[in-house]
This record gives sequence, structure tokens and C-alpha cells, in this order.
Amino acid sequence: MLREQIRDDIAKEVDRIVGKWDGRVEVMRTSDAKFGDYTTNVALRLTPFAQGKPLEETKVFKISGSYQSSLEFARVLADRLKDQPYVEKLEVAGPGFINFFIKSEVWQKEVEEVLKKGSKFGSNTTGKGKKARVEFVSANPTGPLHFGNARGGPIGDALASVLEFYGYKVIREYYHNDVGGQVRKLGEAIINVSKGQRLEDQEYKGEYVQDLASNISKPGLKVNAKTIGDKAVDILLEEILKDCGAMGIKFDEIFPESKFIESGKTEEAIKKLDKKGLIKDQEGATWFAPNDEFFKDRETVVKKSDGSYTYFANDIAYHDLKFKDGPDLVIDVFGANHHGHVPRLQAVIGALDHDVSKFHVILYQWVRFKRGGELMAMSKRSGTFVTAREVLDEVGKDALRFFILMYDPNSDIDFDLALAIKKSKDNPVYYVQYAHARICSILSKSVHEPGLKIPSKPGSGKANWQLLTTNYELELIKQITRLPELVSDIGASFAVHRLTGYATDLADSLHRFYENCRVIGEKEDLMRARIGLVMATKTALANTLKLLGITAPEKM
RNA sequence: GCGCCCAUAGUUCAAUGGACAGAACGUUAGGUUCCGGACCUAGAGGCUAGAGGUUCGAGUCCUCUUGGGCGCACCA
Repeated sequence: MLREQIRDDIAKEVDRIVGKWDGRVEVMRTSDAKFGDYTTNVALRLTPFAQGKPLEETKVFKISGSYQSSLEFARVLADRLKDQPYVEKLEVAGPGFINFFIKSEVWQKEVEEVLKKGSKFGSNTTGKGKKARVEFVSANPTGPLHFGNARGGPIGDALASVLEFYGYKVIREYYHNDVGGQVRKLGEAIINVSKGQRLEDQEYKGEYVQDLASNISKPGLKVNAKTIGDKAVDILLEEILKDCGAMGIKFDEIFPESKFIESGKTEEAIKKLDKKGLIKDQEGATWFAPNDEFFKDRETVVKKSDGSYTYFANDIAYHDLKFKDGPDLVIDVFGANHHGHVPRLQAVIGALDHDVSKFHVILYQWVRFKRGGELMAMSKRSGTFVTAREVLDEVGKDALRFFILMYDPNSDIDFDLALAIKKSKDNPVYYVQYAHARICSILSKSVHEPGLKIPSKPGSGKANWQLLTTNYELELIKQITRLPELVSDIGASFAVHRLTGYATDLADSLHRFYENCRVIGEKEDLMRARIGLVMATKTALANTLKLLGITAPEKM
């Protein structure tokens, strides 16, 4: 990757000038073409030169004794880098940025690289041989999957895909909370309703309770709340997984909470903690009590005084299992209402001698929904929620996934279904998909050009890429080549929502290219090069959409 | 009371501490007898909720204020 090449070259020169520097050299794309293609702020980083501070306090001065400012240091550094083969010119600008203008021919050659890599373009091998686990959705099975829980679906799924592109072997997993009072309560509600009680008087008031009542609770049959609840929860899990499937999500493994109790894994995990002296008995119950300042007043019950295990206890066993086969990365995607749970999990993972630094939690904020301009919290108990299925039926998988993945998980979503349906045609996903369809149209037409062989396989196309000289073409190449950089960044930051922005940028560049550069009908050399460029764009776009789990249509 | 998250164009969202805060939609004015007009070009639109602070440099970090969401169970 060119960016890494530049980074290495800068780092080498920096080391030569100031001796070993342990800071990270940052090379990034510029915000404006007038700043070139890449920029580095390393000179600013290396000379924390503050006005009013004596020169002697600056790092570079200490080392070399000669540079007085970031600007001056940048000039010296730039002078040593200006002869790199990919450099067209270097500029030192502002307070001390070094701006890299890359030779056109370097960009032009990239097209061939993209075609060669094909469906692998954008991927890297950083995580090669490493294992990652991503748990997401894990919705409470006491009701249908609502749009709030559903948010974790595309986030977790797309993240898993990116990690695969990053080289990891990834397991997508789902935790099924089929245990506890909630299941019995759901069973009670179902039984009550089937006996003719009013829905709105029940603990769970959603209409699905009515449906479940007519499905499983036959009058006259001997029933208890637990068995009915169990049955209901199984049905609901099936429905939830079906909804996930409709969103394009498939799990590799489902872990029912009950299995951890039945198999003795929960007991085992608690014993492990007990051996370390982190368990204590108090008021008839068993508590997780680490000797930690943080946990002083927030010790947690793992075994209730009635002898049953808490959710947390089973989660301890689950996380112990997650770390058992030595994964390199364990990610939980949770709704933000579980944030209080996170420090406890971290404490437990550490206590079980697992490497906490490999454990990451992505919290997404709750989706609130608006009805008639009024905000309501989604709640299964009160029965006020929009199901994932409803939204899916109205806007479809692609728009739904794009919509969710546009957001930083940390931001709240206020969702108005009526507005979303009305505005679904405005969803940027169509802007992106249209670009792909347009490309396919050009490519299928180009097949009919007499005397022009269109390479059917990536890599088999050769052309004189140096004919791609307009700003539209170069701009497009520069967008295409951002994908591997982005995948690399997301592999470390987990910020999957950046992919949607990238997809829009790339589509934008394609549309502008299309308006200004003809492909079919140009002289053969140029046509061939432009077809290659269009194919490379298709590759980048299709790979991006695949990571997002969104279809790349040939026609719209 | 304690803790976590959020506040950015009319709207929906972006912006690893970097340069003049960007897109899309909407809006105003234009565009291709030619590869798909679900497109393109140009314009208007912002004290980044408010006040301090740190920094060469703050939407981003720190403190406080305001307004919202969420969590602090022998629930899951």
C-alpha cells in the first residue's frame, strides 16, 4: 500500500534526523486536492514548540540543537523525501504539514493492481492466522426482534466481514437468553391471555403474545408457565433468526444460556473464580467480589439464595468459553443499556486469566422511535415497538442496512417509520447502487464493440493506463485505492460506519467520471484503459457493498 | 445521588487532535440529438447547545452549565 510505503519512508528519515522516535508517523489522505494526495503532520508532532516556551524545551532542539520550528523541521524532512520515486512534488504548508503530490503514473498503474486482486481487492493479511469472535444481536427472546435490537445486526455482521477482509478467521455468534424469570413471565402472560384475560393487563402486552397464545396454549391442555415460556422462547428465537436471515445475517453458532447451566459450565466457571478468592457468600447468596477499588460497592450476585444462577453467572461461563480456544479478538456488540455490564465482564475476563486487551465491547445507542412527532422508547413489555420485520418489509434489506450502518454506533437514532418509508427512495444506498448498475451497463455494452476484447477474468486486462489523464479519471482512481486503507483502519478501530461514507464518495466519483468521460466509442486504446478503470471501480464498489452486506445490482 | 452516551446546514448523517467543518436529501438556477436523468454543474444555507480551560491547532481532550437517552436488582 502506497500509504504504508510513504509512512515507512518518512519514519526512516525521521529516525535519521532525530534518532529513534517511538511515536507513530501519521500519513493520511488530504481533505483538499490543493494539499496534494497524502499529508503528514510528523513535523508538528516532533516539535511541540510552543510560543513562549524556551527553544531548549523542544524535542528536536534537544536532539539536534538546530531546528527552531515545526516549519523549519518540515522543510529539512521534505528535502530528504523529495526524491522518492512516487513523489511528483512535496510542499511544506501551514504550520508544518508536508504534503505529498503523487505522480500520475503511480496512480494509473494502480488500476491494474486492482484488477489483479479482484474480489480480494481491499483485503489485507494483518490478521492472518488469527481468530476473532463477534457476538451480536443476542436479543431477549421474550418478543419479536424490534428495530432497536436489530441495530446490532448490521453493525456486528459488517464488522465481522471487515475482520475477515483483515485476515481474521471470524465466528459470528449469538447468545440466546432462554433462562430466567422473564421466560416464566412470558409463559404466564400467554396462559392468561389464552384463558381470556385482557392483553393490556399482562406483563408482556405485545400483540405477539396473543399470537403465541393461539399457537401453543391449547385449552384443556395441562400447562405451566415454564413449559409454555420455554416453547414460546424457542419459537421467538426461530423468528428472530429468520428476521436476521432476511437482513442477510447468518450466525455460525448459537449459544443457549440454559446449556451453560445444564452442562455444569457455569458451576465450573464460578469454582475457578472461587479458587482465586473472588467469590464470597453473603446473605445466603454467592457474590462475585474482586479485590478491586472499582468493585467495592458493586459486587454482583452470581448464585441466588434459591440456588439458581444469575444471568451474570452464565455470562461468566460464556466468556470463559469464548476465550477457551485462544482467540485473538473477542467482540461483543451490545445495546447501550448493557453498559453497566461491561466493567464486570472485563473484571471477570481478567480474573479468569484471559487477556482483557483482546476483549472489545461495541455499544450502540438505543433506537427511539417517533410516532406523530412524539418520541417513544421501544419496549417489549409495554408492547410499543417497531419490529425489524416491519421495517424490512417496507424499505428492504439494503436500505435498512445502509441506514443503520450510516450511523456511528454512539449516536442516537430517532426513527420515524412513516418518514423512513416516505424517504426510503432518498436513501443514499440507491445513489451507490445506481453507480454499480451504471457500470454494469457500460461493461455489457462494451462487449459488443467490434475488435475490442474485454477481459473476462480480473488480471487478464492490460491497457495503457497512462491514457487516464483527466482529473475525473485520476480522482476516481484515488477513491478506489482508498478501500485497502479504510479496511486497514477499520480492522483496528472497528468503525464500520465509515464504509457507507466511502461507498458514497466512490459512487460520487464514478458519476462525475461518467458525465465527463465517454467510454464506449472512444479510440480503442483509450476505451480499453477506461473500461479497465470502470472495471476497477466495479471491483471496489462491489467489494465495499459485500462488506456492508448490501447487494450490488446489475440493473435497477 | 453516582456512572455511561449524545447535541454539528432546513432534514438525515460524516469529519484516527490538523489546514477554509463535508456529503446526501430538500431548496434556487442551469445541463447531455451521444455509454441508464435514480445522474451532473453552480449557488444559498453553520458562533459545531452555552461558558471557561489545555494545545502550535479543539466539533473532537478537560471542567462547569443546559437539554435529551440509558444504566446503577438475589431482572435478563
